[in-house]
Amino acid sequence: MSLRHAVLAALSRGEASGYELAKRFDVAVADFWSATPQQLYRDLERLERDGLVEARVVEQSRRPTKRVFTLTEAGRRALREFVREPARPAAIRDEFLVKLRAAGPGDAGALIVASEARLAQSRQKLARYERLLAENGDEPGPYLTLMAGIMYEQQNIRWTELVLQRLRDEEGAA
Amino acid sequence: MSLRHAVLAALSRGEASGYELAKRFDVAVADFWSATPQQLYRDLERLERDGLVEARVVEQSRRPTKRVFTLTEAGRRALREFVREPARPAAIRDEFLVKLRAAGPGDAGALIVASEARLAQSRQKLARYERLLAENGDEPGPYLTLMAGIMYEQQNIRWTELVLQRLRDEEGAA
DNA sequence: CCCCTATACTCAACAAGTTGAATAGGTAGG
DNA sequence: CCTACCTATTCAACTTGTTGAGTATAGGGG
Repeated sequence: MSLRHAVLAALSRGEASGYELAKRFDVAVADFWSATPQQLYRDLERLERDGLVEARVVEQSRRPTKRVFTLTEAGRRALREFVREPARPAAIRDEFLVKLRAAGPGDAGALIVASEARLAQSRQKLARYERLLAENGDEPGPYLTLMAGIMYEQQNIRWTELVLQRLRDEEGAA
Repeated sequence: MSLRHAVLAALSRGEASGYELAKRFDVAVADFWSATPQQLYRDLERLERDGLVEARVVEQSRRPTKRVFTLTEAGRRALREFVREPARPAAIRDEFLVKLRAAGPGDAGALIVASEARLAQSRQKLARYERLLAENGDEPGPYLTLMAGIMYEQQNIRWTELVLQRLRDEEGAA
């Protein structure tokens, strides 16, 4: 689908500059669609060229000037159309799973370290989603997507604990 | 990490042709790393050029000739090195979540259809993973990755049911 | 005054992934 | 025999995503 639709979706909740979007993508949306700032700026330019968003220059007194983007009517239409089209299946790219599959006898130690890091990360994410849910879980869109994040991380934590247990058994046996 | 490491991982469990890999990626590994046949053939060529895999031409009586790939020593070394490096965080790209976020009042109907399709797909995948687990869950690598798939789909089913419930409430209220 | 950090953005090069089409041998069914 | 499908692969063009560097404004601390 490309990032462009995700950007339109983000802008549908209110105007934002490229920099602000980069932060939002880093914190709120990152877990089901991530992007670097460069990619965002590039796609915003394309969206502007295609007339789906409009830019407005905002001079700030204590900060550099920024360009704030808003959806145009065409942008809103394109977004609505996108929502009604069937979604393509979710794609997951999880390097850790590839490593687990490829692991040999001597790799348990390294994988335990990696698992512990993964566990810590998942717990952090879970805590953040729970905080965000408490803050604005009354809106239906954010509620469901935050629940997706929460349930995903809970499952991920349980799975990683299972992996750790197995790896420790394996290491103990060796 | 690129597909190349996933290919090395797949070949570490035994030789395979590009076509066979394409099928494996479609059925077994697809859920944490997917690829089209074209990409596989291209990366196999690169791996061969870099000396990480070797090709052997196999003539078949009732089928077209194929090229079967095996890991070289250098390939095995590269794979071992890769396993011990820290994994980068998993990336998820889920169009459906973007659509949910961007949905407006009139979109419930389309999203219900999409949710039902997602549910059916998840149930199918879950059944397949459970079958595969019964078949070869005794090996530690496949066991853990299959469990990842199973737990992921179970959670996904629960979440999608939650979404459906909400969407139906919304539609009923309107 | 210099350095560090944060905001705000841009350019260029490259790697990875997707899409569409084409070739070519073999098998099975009507 | 013609069609359709499966195996097995290749080529080309394109879109997406990543990496690294660089520019500029402004604030605060030493």
